[in-house]
Amino acid sequence: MVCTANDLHGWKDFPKGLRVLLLDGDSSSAAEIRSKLEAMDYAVSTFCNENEALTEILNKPGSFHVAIVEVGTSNSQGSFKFLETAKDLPTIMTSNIHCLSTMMRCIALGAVEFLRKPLSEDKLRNIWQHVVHKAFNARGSIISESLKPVKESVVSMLQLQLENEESENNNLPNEPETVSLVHENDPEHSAGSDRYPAPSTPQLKQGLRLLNDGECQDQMNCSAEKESGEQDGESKSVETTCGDSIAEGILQECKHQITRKSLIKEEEESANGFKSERKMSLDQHNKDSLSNKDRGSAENPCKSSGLNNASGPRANRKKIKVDWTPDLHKKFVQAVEQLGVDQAIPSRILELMKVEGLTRHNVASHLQKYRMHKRHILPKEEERRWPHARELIQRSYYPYRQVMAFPSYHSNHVLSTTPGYPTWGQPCGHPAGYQMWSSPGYPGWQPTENWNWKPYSGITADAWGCPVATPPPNPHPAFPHNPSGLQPAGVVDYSYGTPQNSFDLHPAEEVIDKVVKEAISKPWLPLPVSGPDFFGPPTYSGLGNNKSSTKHRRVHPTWKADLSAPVRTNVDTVGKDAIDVHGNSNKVTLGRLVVGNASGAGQATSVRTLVVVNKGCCSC
DNA sequence: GGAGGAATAT
DNA sequence: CATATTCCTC
Repeated sequence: MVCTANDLHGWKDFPKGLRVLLLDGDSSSAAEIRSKLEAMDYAVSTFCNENEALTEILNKPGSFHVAIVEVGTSNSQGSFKFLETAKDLPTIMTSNIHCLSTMMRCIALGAVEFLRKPLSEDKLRNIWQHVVHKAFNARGSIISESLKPVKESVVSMLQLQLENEESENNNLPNEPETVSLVHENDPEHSAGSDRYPAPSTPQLKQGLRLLNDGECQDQMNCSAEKESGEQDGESKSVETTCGDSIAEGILQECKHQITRKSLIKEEEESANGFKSERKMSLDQHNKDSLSNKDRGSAENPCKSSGLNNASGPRANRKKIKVDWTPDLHKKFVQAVEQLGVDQAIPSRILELMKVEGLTRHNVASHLQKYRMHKRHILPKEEERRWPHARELIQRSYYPYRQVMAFPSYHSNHVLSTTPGYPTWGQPCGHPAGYQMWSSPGYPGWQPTENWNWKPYSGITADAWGCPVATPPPNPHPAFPHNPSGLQPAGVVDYSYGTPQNSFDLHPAEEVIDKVVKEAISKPWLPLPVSGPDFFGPPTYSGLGNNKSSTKHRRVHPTWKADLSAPVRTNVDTVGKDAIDVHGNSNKVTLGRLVVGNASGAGQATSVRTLVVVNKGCCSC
C-alpha cells in the first residue's frame, strides 16, 4: 500500500492514519503498544520478528511511515539488522533495558529515537514528528513514497492554517500574526501607523518555524503567489521566510508552484547567540524587489502575538534589512514630495508608500539619509548652476558688510564643483551607477517649491542646508561699493574656542547691533554659517558646550527647522535671549548651531557658537 | 507612551 | 556605505 498524492485529502487530520510498523518480540508488549497507537488512530501492523517485518517492507515499499522496533537482550542483532535494512523508514527503538552502548548503536545505525519502555501515550503520540522530519530532511531529493504524501499533507495543512490566520489577521490589519514573525522585534509593532507584511496580500507566504521547548511544533507554509488582486495595484509586501531545514524543504517543494524572485537567506547561530540574516523582498509587479536582511538581537526576542507567543523567547525572529531599491526609493521620494518636505515624516511617508512590510523605522532611517543627501547635494547643484553666486552676494547683498564664515583650515571640498553626483543626486545626465536615483520619473533631489528657500542669488549651501559664503581669496576684499559708509566686515566666526587672531578687534556696538538686528528682522536670509565641511576639527566653545562629550548634542528646536531648510535662519525664533554680547571679547553669540562633518550621519557632530565679530578693518 | 529625529552601531 | 538601532526630546 503506497501513499500517493491522492491521499492528501484523507490526511487532513494528519497524523491520524499514520501507518506504524511495530516490531516487538514480546507479544503482550506489542499488544499494549498497538492498543495505544490505535487509540490515536494510527494504523498498526505488528510483527514478531524482523524477517517478517523486513519482508513486508521490501515487498511493499512505502507501506509504512514509521517503525517502532523493540531491542531485546536476545534479539538485538535482529533489531540492528532491521535498522540497517529499513533505512528509509523512520525507526524508533524501544527497550526495557537501559544500555547506553545499545542505544548508541541504534542511533548510529539510523534510529531516530530510543525510547525506554513502557511506552506511554505521550511518547507514542508524537512519533509522527519523526515522519515529518524525515519527510523534510530526506537525503538528497529522494523521499520514500510513503513520505511524499506526508510532506505534502503537512505543507497543505500549514498552508491552510496560515490562510486561516490570515483571515483572522484581516480583522486586525495592523497586527497580523505572520507579520510578527518578521517584525517581532519592532517596538512599533502595535503602532497603527506602521506597516507590516500584510498576509492579506497574496504573496509567497512565509515559512514559519516555531520552536517550543521540548516539543517541536514546526509550522511551515507555502502557497502560490498570486499576482492579481493587489488592493491598489501598488502595494507591495514583504516577503520573508525562515531558513531552517524544514522551511527550505518546503520552499523547495513549492518552488515549482511559486513565482518568486526574492532571495531568502538566513543563518542562525545557537539559541544563545542567535544571529541571523535574512533577505526579504517587496515585490511589485514582479519587477522590483526590496530585499531585506536582518539581524537578530538577543535582547529583543520575539515579542508579539499569537504564534510567537506560543513559541517563547527561543523563537527569536529577526529584523529585516530593507534594500532600498530604485523603485522603492522612488516611491519614497514621491511620498516625500507629495507631502512636502515639511510634512514628510516617517509615518506619513509610510502611509503613502503603501509598501507592506516596511516599518516606520525603515522609513525614518531612509529619510535621515535622504535629508542628509539632499542637503549635501542641493548646494552643490546651486553652486554648479551659479558658480559666481558668492561673488554676487558679496557685492550686491552685503555691499557694506561682509558677514560670512571663515573656512576651516581643513576645508577641502565644500564648494568644489565635484564632477560626479552622489547617488542621491538629481537625475539629469548622470553617468552609470546613478540610475537608481535617475530613473525616468524619479523626482530626484532637485529643489522644488517645497523648498522655501529664497534663491539668495544662488548662495551656496552645504550639507546642512545652510548657506555657505566663502571668503574671498583676498582677506581684505575691496568692495566696489560701500553705500552705508559703515565700517565693513562684521564677521561671523565660528571660533571653536580658538582665539581671535590677526585682527584688532574692536566691536563697534552699532555694528553688532546692526548685524543682530538684521539677522532678526530678516530671518529669511541666511545666517552666515557654513556647512560641516566648512569647519575644522570640532572644538566646542560658547553656548551649549558644557558637555564634555560630543554625544547627544542636539540642535535647539528653534534651530532645527532651519537646519533642515536650506537658507532661513531662525534668529528670530531664537530671540534675543540667545544673543549674548560678549562685552569684552568682541563677540556676539547668536545662538547655537550643530554641525557635523561631511563624512556621514551624525559623525563628529558638534555645537558651534555663532559669533559675530566686528572686524574693524577694511581697505575701503 | 509614542513619534521624530539625531547619534551611533552594525 | 547603507541601514538598523539607540537614545534623546518633545
